[in-house]
Amino acid sequence: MSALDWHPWQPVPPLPRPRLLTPAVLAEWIDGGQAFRWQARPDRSLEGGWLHHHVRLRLHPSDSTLEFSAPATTDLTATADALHTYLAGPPADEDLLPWRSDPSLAVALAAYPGLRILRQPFGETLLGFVCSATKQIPQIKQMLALVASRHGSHAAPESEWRALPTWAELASVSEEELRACSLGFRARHVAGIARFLAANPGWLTATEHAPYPEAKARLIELPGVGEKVADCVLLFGAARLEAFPVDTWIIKAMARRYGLDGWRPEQIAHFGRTHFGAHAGLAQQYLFAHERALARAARL
DNA sequence: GCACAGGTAGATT
DNA sequence: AATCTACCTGTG
Repeated sequence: MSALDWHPWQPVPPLPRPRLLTPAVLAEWIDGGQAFRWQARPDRSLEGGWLHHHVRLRLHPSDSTLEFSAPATTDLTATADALHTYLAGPPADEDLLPWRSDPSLAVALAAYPGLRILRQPFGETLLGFVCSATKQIPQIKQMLALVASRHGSHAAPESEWRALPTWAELASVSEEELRACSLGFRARHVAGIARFLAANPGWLTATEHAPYPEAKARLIELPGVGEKVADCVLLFGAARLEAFPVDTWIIKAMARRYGLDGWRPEQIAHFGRTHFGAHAGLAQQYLFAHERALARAARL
């Protein structure tokens, strides 16, 4: 058996609120800016992973159900289990969003029907979004690919997949080496966080499980982590649907759709949490995806 | 050449 | 408390 062999396509274990996805929704969900370790393949499948898990995802050619595969040497049962956690995400529900009374939200929901929030590993999500500051998604992916290839460990001896380094592993990577991975000024932040976490065992896990306001306040103590990054980490890496990350796209979307011109990010975040409610993070992801799609369409 | 990119932090007003 | 600026690097 070659190390390049993959298992036959398998159905992904049933997810909550099943829907038929389109390729565009699948791509936006998996590779639209929540996670940075996925790559589109020529056959329209997506290849990527998290921690030591390396998988491919596709929609079944005829019935559009979600399928996965993994390298032939991996245990499919364990992978399916981890994949289910990763994809099922928090119990987000569009019907808890005010789309009936909010035409702008309704349009965004209709643009990517079935878009979900991932449940990524907390530590990896923190690393990814600390690296995301003022970078475009392809560049963030490139930075993290370099960090993984140079400083991450193999999933298995024969595997091509390199996990991102854990924070414990990053503690022994110099800022210089991180700069060599094109992190720029983010290298200082990553190195600083790694040092802090090495000196404070248990801090990250306690933060992951703290109530949202406390978890966010703790994350913001870290160098390179402000409101936006903290909310991304809590939304995509800790299933906190009340987190409402406000980035440049959301600032644009809220100005255009809700008349919030000139509002400061924190005011927009407050508006988002009160207007969209307990699942505001889900609304954010739809608005983000829709606003970017409109910008792409305008460039063509 | 230069503005801008899923921001943050420290200085200045 | 609001606004300004430096911070790396790749892309258009």
